Amino acid sequence: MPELDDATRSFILHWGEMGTRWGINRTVAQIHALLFIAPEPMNAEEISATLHVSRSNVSTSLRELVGWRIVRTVQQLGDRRDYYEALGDVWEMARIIAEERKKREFDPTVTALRECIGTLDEAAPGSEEKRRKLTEMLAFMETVSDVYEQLRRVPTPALRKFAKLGSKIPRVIGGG
Amino acid sequence: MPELDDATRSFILHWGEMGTRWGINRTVAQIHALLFIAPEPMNAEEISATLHVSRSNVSTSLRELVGWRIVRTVQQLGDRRDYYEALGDVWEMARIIAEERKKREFDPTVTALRECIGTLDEAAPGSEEKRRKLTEMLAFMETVSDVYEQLRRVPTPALRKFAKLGSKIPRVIGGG
DNA sequence: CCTTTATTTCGGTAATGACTGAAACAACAG
DNA sequence: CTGTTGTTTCAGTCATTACCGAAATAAAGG
Repeated sequence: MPELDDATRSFILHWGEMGTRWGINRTVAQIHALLFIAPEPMNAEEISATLHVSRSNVSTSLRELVGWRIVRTVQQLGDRRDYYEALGDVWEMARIIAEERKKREFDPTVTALRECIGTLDEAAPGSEEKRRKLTEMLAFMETVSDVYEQLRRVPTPALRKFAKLGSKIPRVIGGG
Repeated sequence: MPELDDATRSFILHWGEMGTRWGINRTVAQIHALLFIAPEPMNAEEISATLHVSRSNVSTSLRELVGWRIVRTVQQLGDRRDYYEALGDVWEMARIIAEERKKREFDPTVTALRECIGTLDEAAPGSEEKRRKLTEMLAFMETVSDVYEQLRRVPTPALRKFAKLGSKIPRVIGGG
């Protein structure tokens, strides 16, 4: 797939852009988009040629995507090169991304926050107020963490159904 | 508040770090942390002195925070400088951040995706498969968008209650 | 082994984004 | 109007991050 049609190129470009805004390297996001849309698994060389990105950059980016578990390697019979394919199921993909981001970026902050509160100097003036604020923030983040943990247990089909409830959602949530 | 105690400094630093990982400028996040923890509203000069960041940088960052509606200006009697304070309610804060991020980063991608699908060349080989994949992605993002829209309507106290359900959450979600 | 083919690592470079200080601007007081 | 105080804009600099190509490494096959 050395040549891309307009729609595909546009998708890859936009996906890359969205990536950067969410703190994800542009090239990494573009490669993911390419693999997602590609009809067949691709090897590094093909990706490099298609996106006009250096071979080494592709290597690093693929390693990252594999680390995130949204891209995996597959083998082709009679070819010892690695081929890469993106997770096809978008729900599964979202699950994994949420999982990874939480683990890498959310949890460490919660830990840090807890530590901050621990080292608060009681003697300092206004420390009461500070403790209150930090504790509130921590409580919020822990709550979010808990809710996430529960949602994680719900299988995708059930989530789908829930999502389809539309305007009934507030009632389900609110009504217990 | 020219001098910061250890816990506060640590909080500000960590908050800034978390910001960068989520695609938010480090200084912007640090200023937000400072204002969040500060017992009183602060003016730009004070922020500049406390964080050792240039006056102009503070100005730009504050403008951004105000644009996100998680910081607002307040006036001090007999002082024509602007004072800034962060939203104190963490739930409200989360709401607003979600709202803004969706508007700025999620919605445009949905729009782009829709456009991509529109410009897909039917004649091209394998376009069927591409359309299927892009449409699936679009459907997913629209679903997420819809769910968000519904959750937005649920008042914070109800959300709090829901969050407290703990392990009952899967049943509430799943059981309709 | 040696050769071929694929991948990764790494030092240097380019591009991007953040930051600063100076200058322009705005608002007010006298 | 003029001086003072506060804010914003902007051009240039600095720091960070992404990226490349070359060299090193790894994994076969002959």
